[in-house]
Amino acid sequence: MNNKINTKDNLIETAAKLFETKGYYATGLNEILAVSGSPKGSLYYHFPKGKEQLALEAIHSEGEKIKSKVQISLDRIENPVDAIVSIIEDIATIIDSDQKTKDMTISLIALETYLTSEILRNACLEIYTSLETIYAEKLIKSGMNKDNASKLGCVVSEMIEGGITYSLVKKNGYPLRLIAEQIPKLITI
Amino acid sequence: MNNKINTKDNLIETAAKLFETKGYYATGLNEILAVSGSPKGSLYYHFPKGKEQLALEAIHSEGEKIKSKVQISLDRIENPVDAIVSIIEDIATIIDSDQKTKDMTISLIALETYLTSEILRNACLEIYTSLETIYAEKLIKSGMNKDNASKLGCVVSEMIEGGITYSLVKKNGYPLRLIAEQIPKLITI
DNA sequence: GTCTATAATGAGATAGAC
DNA sequence: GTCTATCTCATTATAGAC
Repeated sequence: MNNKINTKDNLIETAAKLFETKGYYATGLNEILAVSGSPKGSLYYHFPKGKEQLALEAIHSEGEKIKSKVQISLDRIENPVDAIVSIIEDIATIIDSDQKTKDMTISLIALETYLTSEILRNACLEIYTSLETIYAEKLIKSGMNKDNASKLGCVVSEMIEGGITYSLVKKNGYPLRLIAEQIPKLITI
Repeated sequence: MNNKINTKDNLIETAAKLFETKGYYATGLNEILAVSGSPKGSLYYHFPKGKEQLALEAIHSEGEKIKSKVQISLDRIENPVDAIVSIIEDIATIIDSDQKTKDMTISLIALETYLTSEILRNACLEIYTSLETIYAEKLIKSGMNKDNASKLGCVVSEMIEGGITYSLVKKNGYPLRLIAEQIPKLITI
């Protein structure tokens, strides 16, 4: 086995975590280097275009983690309402104990960069679109028509994103749980 | 009449606009000063504690604007579902044409500061709580019981916040309009 | 109260030895 | 590929004249 994580992936993982929690502009390259234990030269060797290039790969990595978490949860429970509610409950529970994000949202970096970097905006956009599709396909598999499913896939994603923001600011999962409570009213197959 | 806006209020207004659109960490004091046309000395005269103190007042000011916009819209239409839908449609229309925020959300600064400044987090928290209450009171006035109304007030606020994020990243109001479409399913009196 | 000049720090980025 | 030293610039913050 190969436990040694290479420098590049290590930088991407560290950056992803810091960008998700603290944000793009509040996180300095020096901080990323300090946490990851890499020297500055390595960063510019692997990411010649600097911070934005590192952020692009960090967003991709973060997106894959979020998408895969959602997909696994949806696959585990057959009923789509129960499955979505369980995803929301899981996030609420994590916020209750950790009071910060952990592979759950890209809202912060999305809002920070949608006006200043087309590259990063598009990376966030792709993640949002994928999440909608993942939810929509779960609904289609349960018999919902395609049009409704794609609309509700988007709405569910948006609600979760808003719920995470509220729960983080309030430092508890209650706002997310209120969202979960409403899901059955929206999804009727 | 007094058209002359004083230096302090001018700084607060300028800071509020920049913090809302670009964010707290991406906005420099020099930029605020350049846009507002004030010299640096005045800033530290009016806000001895610097950027955080200015941000606190900017968030308060922004919160008042957002709350008053919502309240006015809700007062204009008697039916609560129609009133809430109309608020969402208005925001969607603005994003369609401007592609950035304008007195509609504090999500960005909330997510940026919830971990780094208790003072600013509390200011954002107060705004979120007030918005929930405004929606809840509209629902109560229409005959909904207090418990349901306060829950739905929170959910509506969260949905709008998530919808704004999606619409900004996608550069169009469609995601918000999908939210609006679902409101009637949630609110039944 | 207003304004300018400047200090002090930290940022992103680069050069070049190894 | 790795690492260090350093450059340049922008940031927050301060000092002091008016």
